Amino acid sequence: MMAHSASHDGPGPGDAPPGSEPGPEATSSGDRSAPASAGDKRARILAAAEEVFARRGFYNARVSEIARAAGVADGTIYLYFKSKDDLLISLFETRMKDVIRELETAVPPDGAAPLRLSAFISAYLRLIRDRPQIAEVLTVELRQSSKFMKEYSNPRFGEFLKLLAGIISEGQSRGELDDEIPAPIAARAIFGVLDELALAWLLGGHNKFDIVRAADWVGAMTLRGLERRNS
Amino acid sequence: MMAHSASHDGPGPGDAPPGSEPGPEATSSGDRSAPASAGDKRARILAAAEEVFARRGFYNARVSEIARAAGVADGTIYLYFKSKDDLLISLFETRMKDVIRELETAVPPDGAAPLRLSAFISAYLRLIRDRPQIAEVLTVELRQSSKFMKEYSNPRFGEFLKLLAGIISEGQSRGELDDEIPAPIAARAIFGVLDELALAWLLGGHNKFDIVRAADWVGAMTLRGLERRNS
Amino acid sequence: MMAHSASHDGPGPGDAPPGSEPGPEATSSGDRSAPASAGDKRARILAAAEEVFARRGFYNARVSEIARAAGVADGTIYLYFKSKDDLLISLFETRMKDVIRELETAVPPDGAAPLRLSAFISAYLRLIRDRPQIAEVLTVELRQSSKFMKEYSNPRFGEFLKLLAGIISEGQSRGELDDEIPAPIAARAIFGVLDELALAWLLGGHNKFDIVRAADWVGAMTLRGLERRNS
Amino acid sequence: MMAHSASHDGPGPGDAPPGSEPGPEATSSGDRSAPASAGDKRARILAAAEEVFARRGFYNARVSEIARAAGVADGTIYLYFKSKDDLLISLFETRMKDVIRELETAVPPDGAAPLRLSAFISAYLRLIRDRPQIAEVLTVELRQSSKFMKEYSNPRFGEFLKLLAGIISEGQSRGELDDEIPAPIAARAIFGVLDELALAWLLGGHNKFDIVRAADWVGAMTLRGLERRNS
DNA sequence: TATGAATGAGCGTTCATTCAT
DNA sequence: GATGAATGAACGCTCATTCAT
Repeated sequence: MMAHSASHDGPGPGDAPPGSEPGPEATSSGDRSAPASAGDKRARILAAAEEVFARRGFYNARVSEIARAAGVADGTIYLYFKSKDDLLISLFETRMKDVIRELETAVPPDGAAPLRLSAFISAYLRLIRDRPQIAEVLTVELRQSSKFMKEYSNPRFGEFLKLLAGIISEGQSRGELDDEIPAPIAARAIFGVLDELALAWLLGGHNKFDIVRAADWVGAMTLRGLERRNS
Repeated sequence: MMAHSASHDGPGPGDAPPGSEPGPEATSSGDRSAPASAGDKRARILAAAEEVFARRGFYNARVSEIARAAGVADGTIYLYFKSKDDLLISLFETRMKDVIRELETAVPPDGAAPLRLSAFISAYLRLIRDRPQIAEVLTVELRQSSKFMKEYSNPRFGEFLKLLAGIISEGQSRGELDDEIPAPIAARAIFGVLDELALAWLLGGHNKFDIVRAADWVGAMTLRGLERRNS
Repeated sequence: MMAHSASHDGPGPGDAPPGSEPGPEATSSGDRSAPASAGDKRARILAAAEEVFARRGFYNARVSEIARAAGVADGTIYLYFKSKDDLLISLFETRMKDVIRELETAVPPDGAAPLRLSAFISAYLRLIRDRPQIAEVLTVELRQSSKFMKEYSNPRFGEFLKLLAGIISEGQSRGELDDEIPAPIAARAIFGVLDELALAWLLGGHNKFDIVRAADWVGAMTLRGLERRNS
Repeated sequence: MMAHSASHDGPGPGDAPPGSEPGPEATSSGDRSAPASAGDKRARILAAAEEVFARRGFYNARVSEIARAAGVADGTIYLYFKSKDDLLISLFETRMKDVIRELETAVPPDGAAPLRLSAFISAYLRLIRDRPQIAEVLTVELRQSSKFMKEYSNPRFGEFLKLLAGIISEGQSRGELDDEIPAPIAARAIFGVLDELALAWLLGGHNKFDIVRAADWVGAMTLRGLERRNS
């Protein structure tokens, strides 16, 4: 069902796209449907896929819909991606990379663990707020696809967890955090909190609550939950 | 796409099933294909759907596969459920009811909030361990379906959250728990932790870690995270 | 490209068609488009495929066209055949069986080899005349498909050749036929003659020449070509 | 489907090719991808088409595959040929011309008919052995295309048959050959023998039997089949 | 009730052909 | 001329759903 030897990052048609990759498609959500300045086709398709997957879900998304949203012909998608599945996987890869990069930037490299955790949590939820479509893809589709991707195993998500677990285990070894709970479990738990909040916020139409204030609450809660007991 | 006026709980053909819900269908996959004492059809179909959805995912599950697993003809499913979507929704409803019932039983009705929370967490993760297929459905498919069910809004899941939020807000008003964080947010956060652990455990093939020990860790972490600071 | 584990002869839907196989579809070309007396679905599809393949060629034939010609829905074809390829292969099998049966009947089992060869040739070309669509399939599509069927190897055609080679080698060992030429080569050569004549006749619109008179000519020519020299 | 007003022999871009057909392109598959002295483009494309059609069959051959094999861009093919169909037709024309030329050379212009027929048969089968790819095209694809080319009617193949029929009817009028069988039918029959042997040899991987020895057998058989009975 | 053969709309994907460069 | 990225019509096949029995 799933293409396992997908291209994922191959830059384009025949691996030789007409222009150079224009760097991270950071601005990709708001795609100017205008003259299609060319070369950014792959990025435009990814942006369109993000939008359509977010709006309709992977299985209900039509490839032709993505093509229309990207302003390209149906067939063009297959110049850049092996299949619809590959498109999803590639989207994960790209967006996860962005997220990880952003988080690495936002987290002070050598502060105290509680501070760094706080920063991580705030940055993550801010990111969700600012790029809700990324959020949809990461939150809903990632999980969906975890199922049919058991083999694929999603290295990028592993990286993400490692980043978080690294902060925690470092804090533990420095005595800043309680070390009874294994760091990977704690990381997963924290991700669960963030992911669930993101989902609730997304499904609530972005206005049931302020996701950035929520960051403070769950940041505090999490820190207390992990901090060393001074006994 | 989605039937919104689904039957969900209508007990079956002619709305006159010959018995009450026969309790959790246990692990009814290995169903005697012989006489099938009749009347349990609806339950058997739900059990089969649970198994198949869990194994293949909602979208990759074939109605005919569910029919085979249930030992009925394809058409029979449509005597008990309006559509494949309705089957999924009905499955949620049933299983969520079971889960809620089980949790209500497991949580002491009038203990202290921390104790009750602990019990809740342990009971939930134990349930996951004992009925992993429920877990898959709740964990993966629930989220998947959240998408196409925006209107459906899932009352049973609301109940579940309310149960959890109730424990928390009670604890807050009794001064046992910190009351800065809104109880519904806290409930959601806790559910996130549990859900993520469940997912990790399921995808890890049930043996990457001991989910019941994890209950202790995250139970402790959560309690500390929420408990009142003795100012 | 080609389904190698095709059903080929499996009688129908789920290998359990509603009625019993109505024997050889001998009458199948002229299909009454009327109420579709049921049970003969598989035969009707084969007949339709024969007609459409003959008229358009395998690659230009549309599955939907065959379905229309058979008076069934597109999907129905896939209840009886794995794929379009399988449909072609199954058609070969069926028709080849018919042809072989007919030839076995027409050739006197214990006459002299020249007599039997004559009978074979006449019977074959008469068959072509009477069922030109079989002829098209055997003549044009068989060869076409020989290419993508290298592995499939077409056992039924092998049988056909063996029947012919058997007559020849028997004649050779009885001293009725010249035994310098290996019987399998001679069989192939004779088949080539018949096949080419069939093709010419088919492409000529059935009226460029009388294919049954041609049988006499090539029969005589072939016999002389093979008969023992009385030296 | 088929371009009937195809170019077929138009020498190439701008109808001003820098040289006459450079003779048989030999085994030009291994083409130097470097400067490609230009002008032989058309021939190189034909050679590539021959190779690819032979290997994959007309319908399974991809234009892009032919382009790659010819060392040109996909679009370039359309500078020399109107369509994929035209490419096939043009290929026939070219190769058939070669074959006819070669046979005319090999057959002594004024020997006795039996001798000339022998020479024809030997030369044809030798040609098959030496240029199997021509053989594939003539043998498999010619027939395939007979179907979609009913109108095209293939003048070059007519010439081929006429060459053969001419030898026969001359022999008949000179009393060297039996004149009961019409010469065109006899010609077709002989072609059938040759074609079938060629096919068997090709599909047998070129080593099931020695096609040149077979020429002796079927040559003898054919001659006897046609020679005058000394009343 | 129950069946399961039949349906047919719908979709992912391919590939001959075009055309801006 | 030559290129090859882009196009988009076309098609095989799937599968939720129906309905005659």
